[in-house]
Amino acid sequence: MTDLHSHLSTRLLAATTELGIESTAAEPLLRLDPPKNRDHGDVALGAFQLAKLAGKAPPALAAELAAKITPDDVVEAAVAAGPFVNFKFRRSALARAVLTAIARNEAPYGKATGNGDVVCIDFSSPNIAKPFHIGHMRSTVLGNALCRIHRHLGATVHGINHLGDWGMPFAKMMTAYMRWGNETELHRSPMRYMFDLYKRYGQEVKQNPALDDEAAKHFQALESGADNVERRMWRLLRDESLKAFQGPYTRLGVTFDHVTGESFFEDKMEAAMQRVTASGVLEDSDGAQVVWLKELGIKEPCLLRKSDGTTLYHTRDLAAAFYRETTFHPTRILYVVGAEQKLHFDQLKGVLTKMKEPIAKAVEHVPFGLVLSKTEDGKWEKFASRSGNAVFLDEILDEAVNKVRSIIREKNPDLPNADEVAEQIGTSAIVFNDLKNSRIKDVKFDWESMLNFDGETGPYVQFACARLSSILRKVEVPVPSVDAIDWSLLADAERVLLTMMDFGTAVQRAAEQSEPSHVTGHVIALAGEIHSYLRDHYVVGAEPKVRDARLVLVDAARRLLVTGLGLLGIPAPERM
RNA sequence: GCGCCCGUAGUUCAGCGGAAGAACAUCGGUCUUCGGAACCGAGGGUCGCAGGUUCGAAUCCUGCCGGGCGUACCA
Repeated sequence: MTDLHSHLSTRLLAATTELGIESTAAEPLLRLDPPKNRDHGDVALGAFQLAKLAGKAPPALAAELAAKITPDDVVEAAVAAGPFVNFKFRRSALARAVLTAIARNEAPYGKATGNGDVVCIDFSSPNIAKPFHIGHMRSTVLGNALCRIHRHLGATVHGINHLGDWGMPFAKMMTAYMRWGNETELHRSPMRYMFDLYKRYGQEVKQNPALDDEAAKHFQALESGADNVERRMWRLLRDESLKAFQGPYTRLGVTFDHVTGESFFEDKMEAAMQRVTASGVLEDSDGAQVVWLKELGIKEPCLLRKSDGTTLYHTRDLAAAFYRETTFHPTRILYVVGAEQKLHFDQLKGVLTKMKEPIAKAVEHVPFGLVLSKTEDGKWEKFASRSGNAVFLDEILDEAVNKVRSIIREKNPDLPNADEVAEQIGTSAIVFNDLKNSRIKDVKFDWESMLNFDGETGPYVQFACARLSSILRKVEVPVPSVDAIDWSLLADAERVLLTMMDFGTAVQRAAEQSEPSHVTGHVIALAGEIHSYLRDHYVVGAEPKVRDARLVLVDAARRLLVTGLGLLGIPAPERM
């Protein structure tokens, strides 16, 4: 909500009151939305519900409202179009309001101060007994963006990497290593070596299902808490995996506030189980301990302890929820985990609900779709790690970076720090592709469209930033103060300004819906508008007053694009 | 079987009660360009199908069809 909007809202409220509509009823109906087609106006009001309130036909009321909103120094025109009223702001007021706020880094363009929310974001959370591949990137990249978005809006954010360093997958890795492993080879290339072990286990267990029993025994021994060989193995393998993950995290610019894996809750699960028992919802079933959730519409019970006495994923997530509640007092706990685990989180929330734990309502699964790759015959299929053709994330990033490097050699051979920039652009292309569409959609991982840097891609937006930076360098005059600008000279920039005005809504919606793609979409739109504008409006060489006004616009566009990309965890090089 | 998700232009997607959109691909353009990694334009759509609710449905409800995911001792 900008000053422009609140000014218009105030006038509309006065107008509806004059038309005899009760103000408390009218106020929530005065929603100003961008019209479908911006040629209609800057913002529009649908008069449907107000008309019902007034007992009039929508087009009639729209006309009456339009007549009441006479022009002033902010509103230029109010025009009824059927049941809608379309409003147009004065161009100079529009430019002043938007560009001043951006230049002063005021919210929503700049970071807001404490909004009172405390948001825990559980993301990335790879299973460290498996290689870090392309599938892990979605949670990592989405969670990272959500952390940045919430921080921008003034929330206190706890980004948590809930590593899968406990449980059966880890026990299987341990079993494989104890049977066939070799410490020298492990240290040489931990991730690759562990992946080989993982594959070998998968093959051998087909011939020898008893391997799983062996793994279960090892897990039991590990969970006994004794300082035994399993404990030492666990420490070794965990440390090596952690080191190996640091590479991708660094390249993607991802950091965590807390790296507390499942093992962190080893000594907190008993207390959690006691709490469940005390609440009276725990039942025995075939030797296991479960919570039934049929009354909540969930048929499958939530298992909290296996018949062999060991714990499960759910047990640890429950302990983690209690721990986060007392440690952080979160208003929301977001679990950025694939859609295939929906049932798991429905159950987690269900158990907490059945226990009447207040934290239940903070628990929010943020599901996302799979990463698909194209097969030889043109169909889409899941990136599989078990079939042995896992593509390591590092290799994918390398391929993108190499491709970008050759493009730079071709288009900008004199770029001094070409390798560094290629790394930024290449990794961003992959990240951007992951954040472009609604998270629930599967990502179609298609080299051709991702490395084709035309259209709605990361490099397209980054290029817009670089182009704006270039102009600011070339003009050889500092960006003037917003106090000295003749805003009427920016009447021709209305499309850019109106797009800028949408930034706040995009970020807000991204946070509410846990949907970073709203920010991605906004940044694409703004890059497009500024590119169009620059075609016909020169900065360098324009007469001083015009140049100054355009400089403020160019500077604001650059800042807003850098901010938007920053919210997505994407860098914006000055040159590329 | 049951549950959940997805189905909009050739392709990838946005829109999710109020005025059908973008990108890619295709075709045609842009006084050598403050960075052409750009811009402008054209063609291309019974919004999976059928009912219902509504003054109004791509959007909400129901039932189908197609695809995907999940369905207690893995995570």
